Amino acid sequence: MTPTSTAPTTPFRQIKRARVSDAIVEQLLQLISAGILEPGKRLPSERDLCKRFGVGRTSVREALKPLISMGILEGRVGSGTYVSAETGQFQKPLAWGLLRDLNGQDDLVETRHMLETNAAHWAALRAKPENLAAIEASIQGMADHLQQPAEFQDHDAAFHFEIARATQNQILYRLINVIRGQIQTWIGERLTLAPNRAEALARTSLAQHREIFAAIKTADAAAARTAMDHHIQTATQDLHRLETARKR
Amino acid sequence: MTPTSTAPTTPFRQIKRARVSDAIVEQLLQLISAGILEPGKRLPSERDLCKRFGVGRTSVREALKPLISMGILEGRVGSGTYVSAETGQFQKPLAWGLLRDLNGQDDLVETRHMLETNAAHWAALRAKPENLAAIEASIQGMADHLQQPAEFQDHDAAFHFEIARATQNQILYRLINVIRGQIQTWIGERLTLAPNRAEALARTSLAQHREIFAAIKTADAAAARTAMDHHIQTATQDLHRLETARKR
DNA sequence: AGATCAAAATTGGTCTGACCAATTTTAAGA
DNA sequence: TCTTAAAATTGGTCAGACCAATTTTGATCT
Repeated sequence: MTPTSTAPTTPFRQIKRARVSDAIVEQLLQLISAGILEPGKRLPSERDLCKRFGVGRTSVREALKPLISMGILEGRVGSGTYVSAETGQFQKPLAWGLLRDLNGQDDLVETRHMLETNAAHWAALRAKPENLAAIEASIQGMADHLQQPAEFQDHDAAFHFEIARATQNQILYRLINVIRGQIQTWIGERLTLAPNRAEALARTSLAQHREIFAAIKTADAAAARTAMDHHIQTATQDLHRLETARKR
Repeated sequence: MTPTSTAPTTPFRQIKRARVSDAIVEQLLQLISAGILEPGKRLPSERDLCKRFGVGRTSVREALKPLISMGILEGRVGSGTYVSAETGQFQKPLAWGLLRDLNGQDDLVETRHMLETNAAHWAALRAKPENLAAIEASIQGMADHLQQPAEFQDHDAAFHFEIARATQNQILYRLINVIRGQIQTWIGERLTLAPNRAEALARTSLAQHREIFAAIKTADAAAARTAMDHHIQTATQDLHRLETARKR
């Protein structure tokens, strides 16, 4: 890669003793990235792959194993090995690397705040018509389920995902995805503990979402950021309040 | 999928058919996180682990495999399996999840900018004496190596790492770590292509670093953010300029 | 023909035992 | 004590077998 010449940096490549399984992993990842192996699709049985690759079953399995434990593939006994649904793909390794042994969830909340406010900013500047449509749809979904916490939460999550997507920044999207996924559980737990307040919170939340959307729609980045900032702060406080209220 | 009717969220746990290897993975990860398996340390041979866990070698290997391919463990034939050095631990899974098939590096630069400006902000508010000392040391390191691009770059990187650490936000630290690591290569390539300009860039950079540090030292979050913003914008522009200059 | 359901085939998960090549340990020889 | 060659150890791979879950098949009954 490096054009070298004077190059102080290593002109020599590490000799890599070919590890069979790694080579297979590489091929499979490429097939997936290339879209040849679509999400949900079943790949040939292990015994088939053995013949195709010309290797033993051990090697095939050792190649599949990391991909499975990273959530890219999914093994179902008796059925076969499948490419995981796009959502959640590569989530596990991300979560492993990012969220392993955290003390509390303060870091989580703080990082989320940081990412989402910036996401609102960029979404306002870059959202395409289809992004706006998707965001609006999620708002409609929330409005339709004000009294069903679980469904409301799903659409709430969708709202934030779509904003992240609208930034056209893949890294930002993935980050928000994984962090939101982690926080989601926490939110759900607290909401089910105080179901009577859920609807009130939902109404407040919905209003704020509309505000954010309006700012994004008019490409007002600063307003979008402010609105998102306000929304997340409110939501976080509400959830904390639910928690402390419960404890007393 | 939707957790059904009245019962908002599932009070029941998914029955997980125990996958032997997954259980082992969990145990190993825990041992590593708990520090019982320190970086660099050798773990028992596979055949030993078989006896200890009371499972076949296949299962042990299938447990080790994901950890190895994620860079957490390292297998050396004839020698044993070792816990990887702390640096870069869990980096690979993070990088896999976050940085796989990106189009360009615009997302990278943009995300870095977002993370680092926020890091400066929080570092200013939370830096402990030892953090300030570490940051100052990295600045000194830069000052001492103005004419050695490679060394300068190392201390430059250290500066940003230490700021990330000073935020006391683990997630932010890990993120900056992995993204910076990715960008680092890119920076190095460009700098070695125009070694004559390296020193001038280094001097500018150093001055900006001092500015950032001053703001952090006085706990002026806004100033720290502004200074970091300015620094990263300058640096990015300079590197872009180097690149276009080379192409002509 | 269509539906039902039990037997057969397929599939991922695990176990056992074996061999290879790289490495480490041991022990013999100088 | 130092060298060095043989032996033991170790991760990587292969082969064959069995299990349990699942899918497919095919015979039976309606």
